[in-house]
Amino acid sequence: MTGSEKGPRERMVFSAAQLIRRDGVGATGMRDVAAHAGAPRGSLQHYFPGGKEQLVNEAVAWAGRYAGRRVARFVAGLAEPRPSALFAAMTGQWTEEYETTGALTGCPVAAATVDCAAAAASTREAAAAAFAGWRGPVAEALTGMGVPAERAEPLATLMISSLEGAIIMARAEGGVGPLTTVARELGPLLDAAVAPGDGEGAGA
Amino acid sequence: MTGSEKGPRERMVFSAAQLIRRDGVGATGMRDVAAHAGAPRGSLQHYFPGGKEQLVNEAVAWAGRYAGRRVARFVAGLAEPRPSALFAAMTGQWTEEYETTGALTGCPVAAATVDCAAAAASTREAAAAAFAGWRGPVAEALTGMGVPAERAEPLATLMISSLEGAIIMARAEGGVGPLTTVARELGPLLDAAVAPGDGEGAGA
DNA sequence: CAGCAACTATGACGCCGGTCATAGTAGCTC
DNA sequence: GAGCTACTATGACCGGCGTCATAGTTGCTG
Repeated sequence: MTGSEKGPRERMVFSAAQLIRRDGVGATGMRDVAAHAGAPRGSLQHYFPGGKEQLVNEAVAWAGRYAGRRVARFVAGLAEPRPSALFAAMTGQWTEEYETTGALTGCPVAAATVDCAAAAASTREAAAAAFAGWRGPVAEALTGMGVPAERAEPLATLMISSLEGAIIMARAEGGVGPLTTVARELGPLLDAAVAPGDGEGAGA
Repeated sequence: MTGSEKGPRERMVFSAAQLIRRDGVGATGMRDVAAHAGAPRGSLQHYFPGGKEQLVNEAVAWAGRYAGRRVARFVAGLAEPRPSALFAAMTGQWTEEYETTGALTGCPVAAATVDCAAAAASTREAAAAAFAGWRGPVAEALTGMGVPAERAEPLATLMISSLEGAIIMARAEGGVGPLTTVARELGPLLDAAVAPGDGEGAGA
């Protein structure tokens, strides 16, 4: 979560993602990003000659990669590799953040999509790539748990959609209710998609 | 969809919702709203002395009421009153918009949440109220279709979460794929929640 | 040390945002 | 027609934004 010992460029991308997911793209200023990253303001134009759009796009890409890696780590750490457990871990990431920090921030990819999809084509594509780079590992994990290949991608889409929507509702309500609800309601359906007698599927 | 014959105040609220759901709150200017509504700029401070925050909050509230009424109309128009059919109608609203206009815009409530939840408490509460006013009719419809009362609200939350998330993914991808996927994958689960032999439930 | 590249530092510019101030115009009542 | 209220009309203000220009600093290479 920290990433405070990387280079200034990476820190700025990271900070941009943090601020965007909290305040949205429009309300996140370049100066804010530099200040949050503890980076010199002059470095912005040096590392991101493409301006804010480039910075936002890289923040989105970073978030996509992070989410994908996170899924892989979740899968590796599950006691019982069932789809519902993976989904619970995914939603749990946000409920834990709320319990730890007391605040609920959103997903930078969702924020960038909401704020830029209609105006900036490059950001829209970055968001699409980020979602793809997130959906891929989820689908892969599902097949590894015994979900038939043709259902893995659709179910991964359903999982991410439900999670994103629940995050938004939870932020609006100021509580994690929607996150836990979605995890509870969707879990059984996900587990039911595992091919019979295939609780331990073929690995990756 | 038009609402062009109402008073200027209502037109401005409507226009605000339209612009917010396309560009987000930050990128939507007050002058833009007045222009889009064909309303005089001077009316803004007259009808919305609370400034932009008030206008945004009313747009969110309007969207919530609209969604709730829409659900009621969907239910009334369904050939077979199954939960999956209601959900298909809800997602279909967005796919149809895409096929008609060629563009995919988002949900104003989601946009307001993403952009304002951390900064403006009143907007966060307006969004929560809007979601509640949307979830209520959905849950009501589910019970009317035979879903046990204790499962109606959770399933309504799941439906709206999935829809909101799918809208975002669809906007990012530039296609309705996620919307149709979510409708197809979630439908069976929803129908399975109908109490056995209770396809035609007690009405509202 | 010269020279060059990478990076940092800062001030200025132009633009656009929300808001305020101040008139101006209906349209109605008396 | 006076007077009041509701609404409209504009221009100005101030602040913040992203961006640019320009100069200063490292720090390595030769």
